[in-house]
Amino acid sequence: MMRRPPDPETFNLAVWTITKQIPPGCVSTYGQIASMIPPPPGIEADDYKRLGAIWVGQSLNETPDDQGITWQRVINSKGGISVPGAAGLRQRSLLEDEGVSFDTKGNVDLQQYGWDGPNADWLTQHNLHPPIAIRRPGDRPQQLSLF
DNA sequence: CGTTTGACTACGC
DNA sequence: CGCGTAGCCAAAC
Repeated sequence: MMRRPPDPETFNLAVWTITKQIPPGCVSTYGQIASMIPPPPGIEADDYKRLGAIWVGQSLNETPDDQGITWQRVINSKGGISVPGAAGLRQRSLLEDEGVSFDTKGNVDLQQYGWDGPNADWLTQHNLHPPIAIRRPGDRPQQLSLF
């Protein structure tokens, strides 16, 4: 199921460009990144939901390590680390260093740390779509009791 | 060459 | 809430 996008180079570039926009201490998801990239012609929207996310993972796996691409800020839709092996441990470590905390199951609270995406102007300039939300807009981080 | 195995996710039990 | 599955490709063994 690891079909590659029709134009891997363009897709990779889009993924890396978006990933670099994620602020320190925030996380995005494979699906959210994919949702900003227009689906290639012929790919059904439903299929793209899964395929796009997989392609994003593939692109990040091919990330050049000399271009400051903050790949560690992209995690899965459950808030967990998908990167296998030592690199995954390093990913968690890097995120913790920038203030992201993990629960006992090894998941990040997307309501708290989830990214809302780049601003609209930036998206327009780069011919990208507004992202799916990975947290509900009204929700406040953690519990701030209201009194 | 035939097999295996995915940096994913929505959905149905 | 946890677990299995589809997807039907493609690169690494």
